[in-house]
Amino acid sequence: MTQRTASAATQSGGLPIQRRTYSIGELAKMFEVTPRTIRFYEQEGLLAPERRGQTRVYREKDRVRLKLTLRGKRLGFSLAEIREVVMMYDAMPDGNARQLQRLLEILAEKRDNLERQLEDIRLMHRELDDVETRAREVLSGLGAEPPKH
Amino acid sequence: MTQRTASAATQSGGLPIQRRTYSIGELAKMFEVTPRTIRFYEQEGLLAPERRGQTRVYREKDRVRLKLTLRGKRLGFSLAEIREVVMMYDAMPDGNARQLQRLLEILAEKRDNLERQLEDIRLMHRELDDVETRAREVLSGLGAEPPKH
DNA sequence: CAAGCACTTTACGTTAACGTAAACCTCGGC
DNA sequence: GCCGAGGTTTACGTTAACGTAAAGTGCTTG
Repeated sequence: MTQRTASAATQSGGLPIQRRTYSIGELAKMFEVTPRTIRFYEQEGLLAPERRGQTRVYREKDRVRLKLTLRGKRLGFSLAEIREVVMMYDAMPDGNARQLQRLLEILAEKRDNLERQLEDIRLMHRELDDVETRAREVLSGLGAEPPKH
Repeated sequence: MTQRTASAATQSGGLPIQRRTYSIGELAKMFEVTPRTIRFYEQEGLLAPERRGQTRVYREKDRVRLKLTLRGKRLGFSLAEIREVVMMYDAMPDGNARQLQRLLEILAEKRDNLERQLEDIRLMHRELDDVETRAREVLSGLGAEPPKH
């Protein structure tokens, strides 16, 4: 097998600790992106994996970050926007009040964004329903079998 | 006033007919985009206004199209995707069964997309809640007044 | 030890969706 | 008659988010 991939999750003791690590290729397949994408995200300051020699080693934390990043992308956020939130999230423990205020602002803004998207989705859903209804009507009017699939 | 803009909506009779037209600048302000954007959408086959001489004249239909286009954009659809749906919607009356089938396929796909986005939004919402909660905790721990806004 | 595979860096290429600039027309008002 | 506000075309520039190719490193497997 060509699977000498990641370190085992169990130490001699046997407790399934979170010491699981991932290679860049693993993460890539896991999220259906290319390694290039993951490296690019690192270059953009969204990931900061460790290095074993020259090779990148990703931990759970990195995996979660990547997941959040991709989710943000699906919602149409730019990498810059995503970074802004993710980095502040990480910088939280230092507890700079000013930064936290800024973070809350950003969060409120993102929330507004999501609200608008939700409304857009509802509207779009209706439009699609209309189009589909009309399409089926025309189809049945043609004497074709209405696809009940 | 520099408002010699669009033709009136009422003819001699007085019925508020839909004969309202818009200039490119009007639409631009209305939707907070630039004229360039609107011209670009036309070039991409999303709009097809009439011409009075050389000047573009937009009707209600065009306004609606533009609205749908921008909504689609907010949802992360590419102009190509939007065009695919919008154009088929227009081509519907001809009633080509094959095209209609294709349209239904596309609609189903868009619908799936929307579903995923909804789920993403729900998840993202939770994350934001978490982050905000933590931020407020840290803030209050600092002795600062928790902003009750 | 040679092959192969996964990783690395560097760097140039690409696509979508416009922005921006130049140079022109045209119309109503003073 | 000219000016300014809007409209027009043409064309090159820009940004984000990667793709792609080249050339090298390091392990392990036959």
